[in-house]
Amino acid sequence: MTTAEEKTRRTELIAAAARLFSEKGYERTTVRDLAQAVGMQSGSLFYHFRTKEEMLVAVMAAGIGDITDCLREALEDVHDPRERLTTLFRVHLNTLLGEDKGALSVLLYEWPSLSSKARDQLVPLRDEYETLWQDILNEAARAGLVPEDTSLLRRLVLGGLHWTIQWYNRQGSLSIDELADRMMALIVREPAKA
Amino acid sequence: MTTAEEKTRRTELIAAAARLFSEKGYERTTVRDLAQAVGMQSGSLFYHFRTKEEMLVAVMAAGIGDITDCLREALEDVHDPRERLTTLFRVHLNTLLGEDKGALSVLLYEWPSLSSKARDQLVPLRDEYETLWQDILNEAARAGLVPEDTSLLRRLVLGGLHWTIQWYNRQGSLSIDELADRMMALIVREPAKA
DNA sequence: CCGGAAGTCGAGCAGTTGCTCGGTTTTTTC
DNA sequence: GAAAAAACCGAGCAACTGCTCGACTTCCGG
Repeated sequence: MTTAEEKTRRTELIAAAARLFSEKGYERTTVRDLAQAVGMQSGSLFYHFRTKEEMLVAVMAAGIGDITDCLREALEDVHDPRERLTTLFRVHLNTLLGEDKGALSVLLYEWPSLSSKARDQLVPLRDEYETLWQDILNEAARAGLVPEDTSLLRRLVLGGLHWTIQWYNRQGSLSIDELADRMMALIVREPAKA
Repeated sequence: MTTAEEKTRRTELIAAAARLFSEKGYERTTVRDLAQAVGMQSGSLFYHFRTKEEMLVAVMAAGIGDITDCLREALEDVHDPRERLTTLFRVHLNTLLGEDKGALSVLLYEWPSLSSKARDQLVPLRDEYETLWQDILNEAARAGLVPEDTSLLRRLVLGGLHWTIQWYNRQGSLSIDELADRMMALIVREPAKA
């Protein structure tokens, strides 16, 4: 009740907004589209959210929150640096390309649509997630798995993974996990497995 | 006269559109903004372009055309695989992050704003550029400089480079060429220099 | 069964959008 | 220097935008 998601209508709205925003883009999605997607009239939206931008922020916040939680959980019982790296790639790509459409792709594409106040609100969440990445890459570098320049490596890899939404096709023969593994192979150095 | 850029007003318009689109985004830039940027009335735009989308297409086409020409020229007298790779990274990043603002960033961000007809028009140009990349990566792989999985490597690296527009700051201490070299170092394998 | 809170309706407002069009100015051409 | 072509003006239209608001409905505790 306190933090849990009991606000069914609100979360339903956020899910619909995530889908529409990622399909058509934020600017090209009208409040009437949003309302229709959950079967209400456009005016009723503003009982749940004060502005359209507030919906965008909600979608983005939910997106980073989810992937951060999801990654933390997946990493819990994994301690080998190489396996942690694998988990990192897999969780990220599955969240980005998975079937629940993409709150994450909204985050990547619609960032410029945010007012600066809204941005300030989201930056800490994004940083938290990127810190997770940074830590795991640092471990991997200490183990000799990846180059030392981990800060730049993080940016290179995250960019490369984000870009997959532009070309990856789930109908194709390449599964998401396979893709993750092959991507990882491109940046991992040789040193013995165990 | 035939192919050269004598259409001064039209090219001026394209340059202004490139700047505005990359600063504010396509949807948030109005035809009145565009007109004001070159000192005319909004109606006069439609003497040069039939629709606003036609301007977007023109900006994008000019963007890919420029970088393709630029890269071809830069590669002309370079034959060592490693040096060709360096040129590739440097030209790409300089075009993307350089001072002439970014027709390229418009290409990356506003792709979803295009109608399918407009997309069809631009795809061949984009493919031409990516083929250049593919060829050079294949050479590099044959020389043992990069992994064999060059098709995926191309996508990883291009994504990583595109992402730089999100975080790179030209006022910072890192020059564009330095950045390019360090990015390249992250994916190049050891084998002797000469 | 009542009272009020939570949620929804839907007409409509004020502003903005891309684009049109008849007319005027500027430039080119012979 | 007149005719024709190219370029521009600017009022304005029709459609759409995010958002408001008073009235209505639904739900639930006392």
